[in-house]
Amino acid sequence: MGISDRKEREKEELREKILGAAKVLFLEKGFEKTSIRNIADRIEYSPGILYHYFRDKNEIFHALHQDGFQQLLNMMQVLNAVRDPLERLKAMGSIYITFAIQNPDMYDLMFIKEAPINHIHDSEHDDWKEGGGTFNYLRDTIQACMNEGHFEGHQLEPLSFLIWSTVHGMVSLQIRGRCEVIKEENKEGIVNSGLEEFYRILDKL
Amino acid sequence: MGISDRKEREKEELREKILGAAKVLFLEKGFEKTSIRNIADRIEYSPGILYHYFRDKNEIFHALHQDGFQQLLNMMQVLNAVRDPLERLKAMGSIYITFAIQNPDMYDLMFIKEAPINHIHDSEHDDWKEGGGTFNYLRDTIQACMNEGHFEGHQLEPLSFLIWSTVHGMVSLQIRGRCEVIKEENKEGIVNSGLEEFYRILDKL
DNA sequence: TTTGGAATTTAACAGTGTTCAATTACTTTT
DNA sequence: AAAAGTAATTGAACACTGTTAAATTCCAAA
Repeated sequence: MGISDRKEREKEELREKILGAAKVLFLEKGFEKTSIRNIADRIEYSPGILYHYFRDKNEIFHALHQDGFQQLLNMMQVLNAVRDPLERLKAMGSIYITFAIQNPDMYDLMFIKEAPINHIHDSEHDDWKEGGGTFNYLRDTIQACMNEGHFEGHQLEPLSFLIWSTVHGMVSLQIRGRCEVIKEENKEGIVNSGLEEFYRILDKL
Repeated sequence: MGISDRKEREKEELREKILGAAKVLFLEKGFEKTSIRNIADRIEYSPGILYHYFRDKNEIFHALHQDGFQQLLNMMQVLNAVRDPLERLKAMGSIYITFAIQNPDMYDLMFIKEAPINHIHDSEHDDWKEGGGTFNYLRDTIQACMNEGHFEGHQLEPLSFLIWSTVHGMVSLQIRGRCEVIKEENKEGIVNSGLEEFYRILDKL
């Protein structure tokens, strides 16, 4: 059945072309300005075709946000080399923030925009496995810290959430333009200054 | 000049009617689904009229986000009664989070959505005075804490940003549906559990 | 060569923000 | 009171948006 194999391959190829075009346009012009017609234009197909490969715009951007998580996961591979749990936790924060600052639109899609989450709720199995996997990694690292005597008197789950929130808070305020209120020469550097303060705090716990 | 006075009053009244209708629709159906035509319908005027009172949709929602800051400021009035700076800081966090959880759409508009910030950048004097005022209050409170010996070894501005980021991070993850990853019976309660962990940390600093 | 089915397109629907010429309403002047 | 002038308001149009569904094209199988 070589023919149907090729057909399936071609179908997959077109799916990838759609996603590729969507990604380029998204990184170039943002979510709102990346329209179905724009994407279709770029791959020289008619707009209607996209709906034979994706349920709706949300599904396209959910697929794209998966790319982002893959990218983030790749960056986090270096953490395997960091033995000390607290050092690993700090390195995780640095990588997380570096990713966010270097890929603000992708971070926005992954952790701020409603599109991918809306798609998850529209589909049958409604758990956010991409975010779940990343959070599990953070939780495990914090657990390892606790096993070594850090964070005494704290609860694993709420503390993990708090630590995630801290780094997410900084980058999302930055990405969504709320850092103008900061008095300082280095307005762009405020996230890194904040992270340093955070490290100082972690050392005290 | 009684007539032009009345005219001006009427103009102001229509402006308020527009804002009122916009607010009702926004809290009812959200930002995207609140259209210029919807607002015009509700006050029984034609859509075009809105553009004689506001430059664009962003300006309408910037005005609305000002309402939100007024509301938040009102809630923060009780802080004047809290003498101890660290207690005041904690109470501030509680109020901030209570406001966000009770008014998620308004919080979203104030601290996450791009509309009000975009309008600020479009207008000539481009500083976010609403956010600035609130942040100043936070900074002053943290300064007062430091004057009493807390937070030794920390820098005022980055630490203030970090603390803001922590509470913002928690509520924005909650509002934007990223808390599904939390393992726990009380998924809604995670923000409060996180806040408790945060208080525990503040006490150690 | 005809048939069957999948892939793709075309056209339409119902909406969006925004602009601007035309019209209405109303105050001021004659 | 009638005419003029000005401000307020409308209506229509423009260029888009996501989405659906019927019509059409394409191509392998019979």
